[in-house]
Amino acid sequence: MPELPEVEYIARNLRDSLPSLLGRLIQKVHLVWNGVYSTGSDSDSLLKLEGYRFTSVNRHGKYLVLGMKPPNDQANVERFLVIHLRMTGRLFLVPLDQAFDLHTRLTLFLDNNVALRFDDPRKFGRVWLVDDVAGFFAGLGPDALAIGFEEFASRLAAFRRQLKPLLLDQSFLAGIGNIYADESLFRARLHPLAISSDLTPIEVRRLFDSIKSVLDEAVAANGANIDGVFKAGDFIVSVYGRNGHQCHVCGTRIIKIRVGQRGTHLCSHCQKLPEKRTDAN
DNA sequence: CACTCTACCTGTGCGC
DNA sequence: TGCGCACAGGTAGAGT
Repeated sequence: MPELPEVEYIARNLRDSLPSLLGRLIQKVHLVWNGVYSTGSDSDSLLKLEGYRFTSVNRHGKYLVLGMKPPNDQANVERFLVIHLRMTGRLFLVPLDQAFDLHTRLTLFLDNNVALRFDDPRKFGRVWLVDDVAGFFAGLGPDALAIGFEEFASRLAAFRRQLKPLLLDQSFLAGIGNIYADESLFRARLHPLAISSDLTPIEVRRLFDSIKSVLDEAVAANGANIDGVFKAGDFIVSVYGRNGHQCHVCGTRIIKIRVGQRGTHLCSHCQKLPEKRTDAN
């Protein structure tokens, strides 16, 4: 379940590890499953990318943004392959002889004897061909790693919404999924059903700091390690998927509830709903 | 505006 | 062993 830290790891891997995607020439595009390609991007066809060369690898929220330039590029125009892995997508470079697998949806044959493979058993992941990146991401909130405290606080106060669905809302903040929403709220000692505009300044600060530290640690660990279910990197979760186990802070059993149709894990002792302040004190 | 429901998918793991 | 089924969840879009 790639969220911001896992996607960041993939981006760094494609950019900084060997072999790197940077500089590679697209020699042939093999669209194995048509559904992976989202029309509605301002483009004609993925198949016309032959001859393009990869020039940049970036991430915005959970989206990977691969920059490319066409052959004989006199106008110095960069176009972008935007990829969302959703639940089960994987994106990685392989030797040419490993260009396909059972769940491969798209393969780009490159020079230097490598191929870029997009695998996705569940077929949720999507690829767009985009010219105007800023326009494409116009509806997306600020990246969760990039946002500063002042902007976070003012955006949070602008909504009267439950914290959990708000954190998952990519137009509010881009990059947080179900795992890191639960982990951030646990670290901030805030209940998933607490209302955003009701938080005290101290609680807002605690939520901001918790999101930042959870994501920073997860990025440093190359993603989450969820016992027996999901293994990307080495970040150990505190509550996600740990219902029935003891909270490592207070020993209370972690529970799982549903919030906005989502499995939500919390420690009911550490994360209390604020009491209604109807009377003095 | 805030929330809920449904659709999209298939591998996994449970109960019987 | 094998069958059926609920479940996992990011996002879009429709409905309340």
